[in-house]
Amino acid sequence: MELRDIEIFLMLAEELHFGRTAERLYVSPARISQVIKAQERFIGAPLFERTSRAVRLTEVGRRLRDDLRPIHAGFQESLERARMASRGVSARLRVGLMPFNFSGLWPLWKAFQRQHPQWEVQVRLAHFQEPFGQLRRGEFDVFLAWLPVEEPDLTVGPTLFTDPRVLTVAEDHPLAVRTSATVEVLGDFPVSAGELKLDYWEEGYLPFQTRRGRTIERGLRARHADEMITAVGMGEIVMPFPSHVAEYWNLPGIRYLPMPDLAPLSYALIWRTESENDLIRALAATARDLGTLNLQT
Amino acid sequence: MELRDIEIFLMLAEELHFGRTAERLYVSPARISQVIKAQERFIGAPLFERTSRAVRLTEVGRRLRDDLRPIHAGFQESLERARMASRGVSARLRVGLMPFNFSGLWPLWKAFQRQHPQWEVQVRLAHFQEPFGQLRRGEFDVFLAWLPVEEPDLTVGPTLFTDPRVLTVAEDHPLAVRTSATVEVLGDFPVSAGELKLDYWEEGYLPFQTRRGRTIERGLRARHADEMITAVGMGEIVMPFPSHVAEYWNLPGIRYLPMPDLAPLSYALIWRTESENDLIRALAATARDLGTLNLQT
DNA sequence: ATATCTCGATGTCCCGTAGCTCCACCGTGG
DNA sequence: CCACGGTGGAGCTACGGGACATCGAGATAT
Repeated sequence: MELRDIEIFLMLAEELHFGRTAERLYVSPARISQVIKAQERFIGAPLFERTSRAVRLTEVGRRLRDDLRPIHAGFQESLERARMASRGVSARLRVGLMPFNFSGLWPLWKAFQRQHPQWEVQVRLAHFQEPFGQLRRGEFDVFLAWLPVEEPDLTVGPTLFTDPRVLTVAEDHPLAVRTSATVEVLGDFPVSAGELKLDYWEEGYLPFQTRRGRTIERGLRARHADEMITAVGMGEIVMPFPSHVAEYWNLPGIRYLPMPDLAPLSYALIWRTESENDLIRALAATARDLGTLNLQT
Repeated sequence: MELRDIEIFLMLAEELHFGRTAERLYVSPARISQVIKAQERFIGAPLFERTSRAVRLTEVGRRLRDDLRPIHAGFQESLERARMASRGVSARLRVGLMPFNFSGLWPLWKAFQRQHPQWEVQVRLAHFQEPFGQLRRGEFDVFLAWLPVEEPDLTVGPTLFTDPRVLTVAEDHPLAVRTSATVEVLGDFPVSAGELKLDYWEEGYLPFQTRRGRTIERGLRARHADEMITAVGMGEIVMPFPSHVAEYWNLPGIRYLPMPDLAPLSYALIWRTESENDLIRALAATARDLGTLNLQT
């Protein structure tokens, strides 16, 4: 059995669906079936129970998954460490953020790199469904979240920047003729949201109701910001963002309307309290030294 | 990188010799070279320093070896456990012994299997260079050694059998005409020995000198008992064994001469005190129930 | 109850490449 | 100058993987 097979087995054990597993690994469903079949021949017992409607792990399969998962992860890490060492990097800090937040933070990355050349910052894409889950699962070490964040197991670090809001609308949208927008108009047009599963935090980004009590309808459940801005471009939704997205997306068909009555967003570094380490402290220190950037232009 | 590559890397890291690595893995030396080269390209730094006379690990390579070794072992174990589970076996006890000891122990294996059908005994070949090393490294859980064994980290369990000695000689050897042999004659002909690196234990098998003080010359350093008996057949050496080997090797060209003045050998189960477990205790109990077999015929 | 549809796993045939061998070459220490 | 041992290159083959057809079983409809 080769590593590729292990990867397929673990992915299937997670997805419990041959087709989706194939998609995520960029191979055909038939291949998944072949590989699993071969593994079962090798092990000598079925690893999955397949009915035409559902795939379930057998007892043997469950046990194997539990055994192999940490080992597989450890393996990837070992290779990663070796590759870092070959570049003279002794450790790596993975920062999760929404991609449009990246550009505004050049000063931070540069300062950190200058102060700690032996460490490396990797920026990873956070998605709009349970980003705290990604943080808690260890997919990244630090997460750049808007405030407020109040989670017992997470530490809220320094605030990196505060940014007023703009409403993005398609250029042929009824609102596009205006020069600014109020929260109130969001009662008239659907907006987007991720599946955050954390109401107070979603509300920190955008309230569920206007001041006059009208519901702000979440029309599109998006996984990534790209989907949102695309839907804005198509005129399906309108969407408030921190204003610095205008630098990130200077798309021809999009208008940015200031939203003076929506409070500016503050973004801060968040991390799991129990896995705080030197790298995280160093990044936080660098951030504190730079102070909170005020992006108001 | 696939598991096969890891295996090659680890084997080379142990052997530090491309040719021997290739032999042990049954591939061509060129293949080893190609694979290592590819790994170095992937990692981004040399893993081995090659001079025309020696191969050494680099710092990165050493680190990678230390990281990967336990992980690789873990993989193999996980798969092994799954395969056992598929046969309804929940654990496995690996017993190391010299192959010619195996046949006399049928009653023990059978009794153990009857008492504990959910456990499996695997017999592994112990070699004549540092067998205690194999035990300590975990290549097997229990080792069948002749006595005395006095090692601080090892437990000496029940004695399985006691067996008088025979001297094996080729049928055309000068000694073959006799009906028995004394230790004294070993001063005249070379014998074999492993590289045991443990004098008191080697001496337990065969003294270094005859009673009259003549040296018993170790003519052949053998890794396995097969090599010894082959050399005996060729007339190069003579060799004392416990007498039950006569059942194991009933080779036409070999004579077995009783050695009344060499003390019978006792074989006992030995294990690492700190890794004693239920299986080991169960095997020891079964052995005690059977009592010490007296193989004197 | 039967027929039809749809979803999702799997068998089969086929292709391209990765894994491997063979052989020639070359650097270095005895 | 030889011999040992690592490496480059050409070539073969088996295996990883895709395309497509098929099949079993819920779901839906008449």
